[in-house]
Amino acid sequence: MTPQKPPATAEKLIDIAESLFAEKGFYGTSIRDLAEGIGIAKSSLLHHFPTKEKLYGAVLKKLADEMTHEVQGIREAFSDEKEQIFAFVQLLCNNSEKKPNRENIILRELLDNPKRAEKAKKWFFVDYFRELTGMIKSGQNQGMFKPVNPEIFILQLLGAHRYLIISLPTVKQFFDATIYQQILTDHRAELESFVKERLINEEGV
Amino acid sequence: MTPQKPPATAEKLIDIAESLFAEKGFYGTSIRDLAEGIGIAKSSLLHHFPTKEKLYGAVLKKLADEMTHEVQGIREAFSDEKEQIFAFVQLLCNNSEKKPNRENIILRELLDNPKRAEKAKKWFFVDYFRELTGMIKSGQNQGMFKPVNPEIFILQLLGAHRYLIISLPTVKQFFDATIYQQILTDHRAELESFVKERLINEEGV
DNA sequence: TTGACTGTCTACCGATCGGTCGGTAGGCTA
DNA sequence: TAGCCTACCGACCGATCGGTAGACAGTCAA
Repeated sequence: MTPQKPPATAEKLIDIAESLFAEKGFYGTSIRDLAEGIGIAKSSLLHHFPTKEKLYGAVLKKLADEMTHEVQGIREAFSDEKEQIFAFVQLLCNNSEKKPNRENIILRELLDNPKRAEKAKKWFFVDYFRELTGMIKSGQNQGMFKPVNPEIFILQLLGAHRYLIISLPTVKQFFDATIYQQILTDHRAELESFVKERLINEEGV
Repeated sequence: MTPQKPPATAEKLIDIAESLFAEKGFYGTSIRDLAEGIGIAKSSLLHHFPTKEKLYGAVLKKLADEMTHEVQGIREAFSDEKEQIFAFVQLLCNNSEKKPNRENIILRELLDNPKRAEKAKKWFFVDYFRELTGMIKSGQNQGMFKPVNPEIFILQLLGAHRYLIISLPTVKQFFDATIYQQILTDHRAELESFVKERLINEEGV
């Protein structure tokens, strides 16, 4: 059913599109740039993806599927919701170092989505979002988590992380003598403290 | 020194540019749209701002000046840093309801700045950022605040807020029966709790 | 009255945009 | 061999991009 050997060109297009859309946004990226980026003609790109929007959608879908799958993996790997949420914080931080494009595209999509959504487009990250809020609700049902609003908590957690990540290239020059890696380490510790104090129920022995 | 009566057209241009750049981004907004938006010819726009970048810069500058001034106002109005930081949280939340364009432009600028900055452009929000981290450091010197990294704390606080705000138009349809205003209220309370638990030192009587 | 200046206009420019078109080379199947 | 399909290409399209040139009207000071 799934094609065993997709001719690689389409995959290469999705990869280059991910990085260029992340860097310059949808309108700031031309299909000429994308085609040249992997050394094919523009019309060849349009053979694989009939419109620029379709290619953009493919990038989002791949990204959303990966992220949803990662969260599902965490939820299956740990039965304890406390372990799940801390594992998710680790995942967030690790991914930002390994795949810095992601946060940019997600932010850009959130900014552009409202007007795109008018054209009856679906939101690719709905499963990802539901998976995360589901994790919170489940922990609350177990009595492990405080009764915060799950959606708000997740958005604040994601925001605290992603905003810092996309700000770093601009802001880091103003960090007093703090080295880059130290910022990421401290940030990770701060996120954990945030989860511990705002979400985890003290077991009170 | 400051022009007593700028002919209003330039101001109208900055206003329409603020909302269109917020909505569609720099590349997604054409100077034709901007000119038509206030009913003048495109070349008339270029009379006031010789390039699109200059107009964009004027928007950023106005925004950054306003925001810096607001924070300075808070710091002068309260001598107690604890009152300052909670007043700032209120300011953040109030402004997002009154001036929703702001958060969009700031986010877009952070995303686009890294490649723009290569062209030796300055960052408009540096004073705003320094004012906020200065507030944290001052509170720490008074012993009122915990010894968190001020830059990281500010970025996480701003991120938790701004990310939620820009996500709302997309995400709100997935809030179970929660009404819009309630989300904003809960969000505000959550931000306050975050500040209280992660920043404020327990005075221990 | 004249001349400089300001704000606005129409007309136009070259470059680039997303997308279409006709066609070709090569592999697979009948 | 014939027919078909996939991947790719260069040439081209109308539309739009940011920006320029020049004309014209109103204002104000010399």
